[in-house]
Amino acid sequence: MSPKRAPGSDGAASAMPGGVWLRAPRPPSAGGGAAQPALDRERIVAASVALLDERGTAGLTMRKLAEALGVHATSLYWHVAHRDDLLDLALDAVFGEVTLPARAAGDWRADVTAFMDGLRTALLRHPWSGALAGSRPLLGPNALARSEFVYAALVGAGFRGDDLSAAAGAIANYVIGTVSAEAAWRHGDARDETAGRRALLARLNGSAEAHPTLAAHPPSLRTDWEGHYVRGRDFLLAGLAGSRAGD
Amino acid sequence: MSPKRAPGSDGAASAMPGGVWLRAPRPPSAGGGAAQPALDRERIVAASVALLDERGTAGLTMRKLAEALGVHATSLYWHVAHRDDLLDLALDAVFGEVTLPARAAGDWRADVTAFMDGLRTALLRHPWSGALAGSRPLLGPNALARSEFVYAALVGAGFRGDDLSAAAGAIANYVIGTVSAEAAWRHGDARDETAGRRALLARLNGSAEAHPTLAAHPPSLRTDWEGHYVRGRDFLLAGLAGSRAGD
DNA sequence: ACCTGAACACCGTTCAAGT
DNA sequence: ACCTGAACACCGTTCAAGT
Repeated sequence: MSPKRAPGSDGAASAMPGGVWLRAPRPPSAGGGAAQPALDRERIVAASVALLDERGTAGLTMRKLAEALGVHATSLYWHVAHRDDLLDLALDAVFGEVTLPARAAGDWRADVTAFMDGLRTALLRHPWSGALAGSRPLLGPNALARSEFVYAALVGAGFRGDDLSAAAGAIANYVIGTVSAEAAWRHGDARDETAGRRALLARLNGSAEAHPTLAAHPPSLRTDWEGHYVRGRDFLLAGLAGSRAGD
Repeated sequence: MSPKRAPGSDGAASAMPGGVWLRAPRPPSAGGGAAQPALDRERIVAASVALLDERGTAGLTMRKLAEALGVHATSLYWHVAHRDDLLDLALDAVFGEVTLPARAAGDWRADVTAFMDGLRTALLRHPWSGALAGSRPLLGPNALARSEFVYAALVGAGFRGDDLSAAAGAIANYVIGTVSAEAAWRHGDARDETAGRRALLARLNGSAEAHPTLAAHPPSLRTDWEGHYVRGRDFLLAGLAGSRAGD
C-alpha cells in the first residue's frame, strides 16, 4: 500500500482525460490546530484558470503555475496527479460559471436555450475552454449539475433512453463545437481572424473553378458568430421538437 | 529580405492554428538533374499521420518524426515552419480520406448524410483527429473540397447567406463534436471506457439526491456511439429540413 | 537547395530529503 | 502532512556550418 501520492492511484484511469473525477478524492486534512497549508486545490485551480486565460493551454506549465503560487513546481504534485488534472479542474470551474434559472421554466425549449446560451457565454469568456470541453469527458461536479438540468428539461419533454442521451449529447456538442470553432478562428485576436478570412477569400478566388459554390457564397470578412450560433441552435431545437411532435 | 525559411513568413498568420494554409506555398524545387531530396512534404505528412495514429497528438514530436524519417530533427524545419504545421497537414490528409459520391444525388439530405457519415468514419479511423478538427480552422485543400460538396447540397436545398453558413457549420460541428466526445471517452482503449462509465455510475448513485434525473436515467455501461450519432444527425437534419419547408 | 550539429531555453515527473 | 531540491529524460526552435 503506502500511497506515494494522496489523490490515490487507480492505475487504469490515472492518465485518462477526465481522470481526476474517477479517482477517489483525497480525505480532508486532519485540521485541528495544524498550520494552514500553503496550497490547496481551490487556490491551484483559481491560479490555473488565470494562467490559462492569460497564456492559453500551452502556457499552463507546472513551473509557471508554481511561480504564480509562490511554491516549487514539484509541490503541486502533492495536490494533483498530473498536469492533465489541472485542465480537468479548470474546465469544471468554467462550467461553474454557467448560470441557470433557479427553477426550470417548465418550457423545455426555454430551459435548453438558457443552458446553451449560458454555456456558450462561459466558454467564450475562457477561450481555451471550448477545445478542452470537446476533447475530454465532462464529469466534474459543476458539469454534472448542468447535465442534470438539461436532462430534467428533456425528460419533461418526453425524451427517454437513447433519444434522451442523443439529444443531450447533440445539445452539448453543438455549443462546444461552435465555441471551439469561433475560438480557433479568433485565436485570441480579431486582427488574426480578419487576416485569415482575407487569405481564405484570396485562395477561393484563385481556384474558383475548383470551388464554384464556395466562391459564389464566400464567407464574410467579419463573421457574425453569434448570429450563426443562434440559427444553428434553433435548427437543432426545431429538429428535437419535431421528434416529440407525435407524443 | 533573404528568407531564412523557404515556406515564407507572413508574420501575422505564422503561429495561428491553420496557418499553413494562409502562407504562400513554397515554389516547386528547380528539379532538372539535381539529386532527389531526402524529404518532402508528402513523406513528412505520411509519417506524421502514422506517428499520430500510434502515439496520439502528444506523441508527435519533431525528434521522433525525424527518427522515423531517418533525418535530423532540425531538417524538418526546412519543409515546415513549426510543429503546428504538421498537425494542420496531417488533419487535412484525414479529410482526404473522406469519400464522397462522385456526383451529388440531387437529394440534399442524402448528400449531407453521406458527407457526415464519411467524415465520421475518417475521423474515427484516426482518433487524434476529432479534437484537432474542433480546435483549428479547416482550410486545407481536402477540407475545402468537402466543404464545396456540402455547400453545393445546401444551396440546392435553398439555403443562402447566413442560413447557409450556419447550416454548414452546424453540420460539421455536430460530426466533429460527437467524434471528439467518443474519442475522449475511448481514449484508445475500450476497457478505459467501461471503467470510466462504472466510476461515473458509482458517483451518480452516491449522490442521487443531487442528480435525481441523471440517477434515474443513467448512461449505459456500453455506449452505443453510432446509434446516438445517427439519432442526433437526424434531429439536426429534420430541423434543417423544417426551416426550408416554407419555400 | 537541403541537411547537419551544437546549442538554448524550456518541459513533466520522480524521489529522497527536510520540517 | 506538506513542501523542497536535485535530477532525469525529454521538448521546440535557432543558427551557423557544411555539401
